[in-house]
Amino acid sequence: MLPEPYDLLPTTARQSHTIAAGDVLFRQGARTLGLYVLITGRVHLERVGPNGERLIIHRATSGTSFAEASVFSERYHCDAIVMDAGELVRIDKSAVLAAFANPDFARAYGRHAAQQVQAHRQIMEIVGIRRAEDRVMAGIVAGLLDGTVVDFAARLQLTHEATYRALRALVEAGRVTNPSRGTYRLA
Amino acid sequence: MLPEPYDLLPTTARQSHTIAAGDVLFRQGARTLGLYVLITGRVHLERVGPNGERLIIHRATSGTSFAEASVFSERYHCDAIVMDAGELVRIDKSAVLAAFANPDFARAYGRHAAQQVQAHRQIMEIVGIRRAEDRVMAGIVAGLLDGTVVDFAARLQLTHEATYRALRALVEAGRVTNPSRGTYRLA
DNA sequence: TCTGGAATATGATTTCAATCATATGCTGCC
DNA sequence: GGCAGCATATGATTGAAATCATATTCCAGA
Repeated sequence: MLPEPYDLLPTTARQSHTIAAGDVLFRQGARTLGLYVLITGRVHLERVGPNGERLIIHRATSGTSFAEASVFSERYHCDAIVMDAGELVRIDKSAVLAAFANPDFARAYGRHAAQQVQAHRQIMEIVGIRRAEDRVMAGIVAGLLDGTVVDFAARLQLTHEATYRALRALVEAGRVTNPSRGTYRLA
Repeated sequence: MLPEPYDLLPTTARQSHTIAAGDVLFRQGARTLGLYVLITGRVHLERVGPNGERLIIHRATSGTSFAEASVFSERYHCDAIVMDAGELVRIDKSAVLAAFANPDFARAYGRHAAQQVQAHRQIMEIVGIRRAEDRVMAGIVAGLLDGTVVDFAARLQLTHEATYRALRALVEAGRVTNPSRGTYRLA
């Protein structure tokens, strides 16, 4: 099943594809076909700077959509390159644009987008905290430590070593508990 | 004039307010009235953690909206506190929800939100670059250096000192030009 | 069951950005 | 016109996170 709000679209709007490492889904400047939902695998969005610098715009992960803005644009403005094999669903630009005439879809889309924006803002605030210990604490308070510590560290833009050390310091300070290997909770 | 897409809403949906430092616009748990567009001034959104930690969720700046997700929620889930006096416009939750029945508004909202998400993802990628010089270069390539260097540094989550030093190093490396005091461009 | 890979965890060292300090240019305003 | 405040700019020092290294545990899969 597709994640919200794309589950509300007719099945005719979607096309499943398997992807292999190195595949190029689209190139900067190509006509837009639509957005993508990554089921499994990894995809990088990259932009090439005026002087040839490669700049990673986004790393798409399982269960998330990417290139949403392409629905509102004539041309892709970055490259999409498959890093790890997997599968994805392409969702037609025209189907999405048409679906905005359906208030249920429109509201679901709006809700989803608003929540995403909020989550991004919060992570950006947290990432702005300089001290690793404070940053990790804020990340825990924000509920970002749900999966592995390695994933958590990546979301905080810290190395996992720094994150483990901060977690230990927080445990020693009594602010966090470590009920079992790899699990941490607010004290 | 309000920023997109709220300019499409009927004027009856908006209420202008002047705000003073220290004012509380809403509290965590209060019934949601709607979202806000900050015209001038500064507003912080803060959440209080389970153990009383204050965590800044977002710093709203002039010309931007905040609490968009409240439109889809019964209760505010953070506090909104005015840091610097100014003025803002409150936009009724019910008016926004109703406006999603208008495909033009829905699409404008979708486009705006998708672009914001994209911009956030890009900034997060850039902020994840460790070396100050690489980060600053990426920021320039991404077109983030439009205002002052101080603002640019804040967006990159770097101190302005580190940013100035990186800019100088980039100029010395011939990757960036410094046509006049305070202005930098790609070489 | 063995094996390989990833997550967990922590120690030692290095590096580089933060911090502290200082100076100048520019702008608005009283 | 002078002063306050901010942006620009750079030097010196410090501190903390990155990096490098290593060990153990856990899990999936051959």
